[in-house]
Amino acid sequence: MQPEMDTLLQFFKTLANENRLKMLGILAERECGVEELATLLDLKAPTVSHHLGRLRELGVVTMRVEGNDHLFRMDVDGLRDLSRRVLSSLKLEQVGALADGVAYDTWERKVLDVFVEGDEIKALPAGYKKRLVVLRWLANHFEPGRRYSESELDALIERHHPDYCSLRRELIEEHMMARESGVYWRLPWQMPDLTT
Amino acid sequence: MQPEMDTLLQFFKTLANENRLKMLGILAERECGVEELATLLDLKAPTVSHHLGRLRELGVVTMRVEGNDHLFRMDVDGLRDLSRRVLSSLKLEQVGALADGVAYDTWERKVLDVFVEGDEIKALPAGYKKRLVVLRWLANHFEPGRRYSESELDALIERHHPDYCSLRRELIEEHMMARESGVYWRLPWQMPDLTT
DNA sequence: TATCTAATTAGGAGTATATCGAAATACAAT
DNA sequence: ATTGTATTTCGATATACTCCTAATTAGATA
Repeated sequence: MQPEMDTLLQFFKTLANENRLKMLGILAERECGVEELATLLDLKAPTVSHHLGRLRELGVVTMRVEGNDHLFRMDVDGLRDLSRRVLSSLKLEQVGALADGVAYDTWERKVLDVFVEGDEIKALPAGYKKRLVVLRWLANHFEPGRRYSESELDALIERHHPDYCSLRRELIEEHMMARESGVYWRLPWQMPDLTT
Repeated sequence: MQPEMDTLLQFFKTLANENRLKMLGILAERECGVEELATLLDLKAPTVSHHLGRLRELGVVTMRVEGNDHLFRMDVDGLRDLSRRVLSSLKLEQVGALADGVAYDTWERKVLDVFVEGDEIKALPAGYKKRLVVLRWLANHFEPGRRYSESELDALIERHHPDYCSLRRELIEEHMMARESGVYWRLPWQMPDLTT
């Protein structure tokens, strides 16, 4: 989990509460003590104190002491900086980073575990998504750049599964391989080799 | 409660969850089915389905149907629009609007209820904040623009509380009134009249 | 020192949310 | 039609959160 995830979660969790949002709105306009906020929001002091603690922890509210009163107000700089950081994490180029800790290959491994045994395709998945995984695994057995005749291709496919005819067609349909005047070749592919 | 509050709350609540954030990150990079997401996040399908429902409701994820699979991906436009709307609500000029439903006068009324009876100040609050409220109430008895001699001022203050000396000094200190060469006048003030 | 005021902390009750297993639904393929 | 696959809905449980009352702490005043 990248460090931004913690910040993001704290930000959203803290602001995901109506009373805390109202507090922030109030403290943007005037400096308040706990008792005053409690009156304005129709809450008890301990509740307000708790919410203020969270807002302060997040860094969007500051406190100063005046006699017995603890006076709170919005932290303009803190809120601005946080907003910027959060917004940039939600930008299109950045939002993918939220999945940084995710092991993308577990899904494909799982599918291959079920439908492939060694070099052999035990069964062709019915669902589209899973079928794609197996097709990619199959396509990975052909070298990019090399050219195959149809009979050569069929023979190679048949080593993995008897229905070379359907598989050849689907490899073409999914643009994992291409054909021109009876000659086949593999199209470039971004997927790493995950042979079981 | 202004309409923005609902949107804001829905936005923060929906994004205040680690698994939903990860989903958004994954769906920003690839189109996924429920089962695939469940594998990647180590959750069960019903849980993922529930989370996807909330993300879709918020408008940051879209779905298309391919055979039996429901394929989800991030809604680029939806996320961008929402982010903008939320961020602008957190801008300094806007954030005060979060407190639109708040009745700001309840606090001062409450203080005055306790410390003022009719025209008379029953007791001077010890705390700073409450003392300010009573001082403002007192200052409100003097017309802006009119000039008072010290003896005149003292007499008027004494009608509300015997300790005209302290009160006169504090009115000056808090810049509710001003003095020059023995003449006093009230400084402009933004507070409405809340005489009990 | 004793007392008063304001805030915080501790502990508990009620509510909402996350997650799961089981059952129901939608859709394809045989 | 029946079977199989992917998803969704339903119901239950466990966890997290909000809010309260009661007790404690910190600071100011008499």
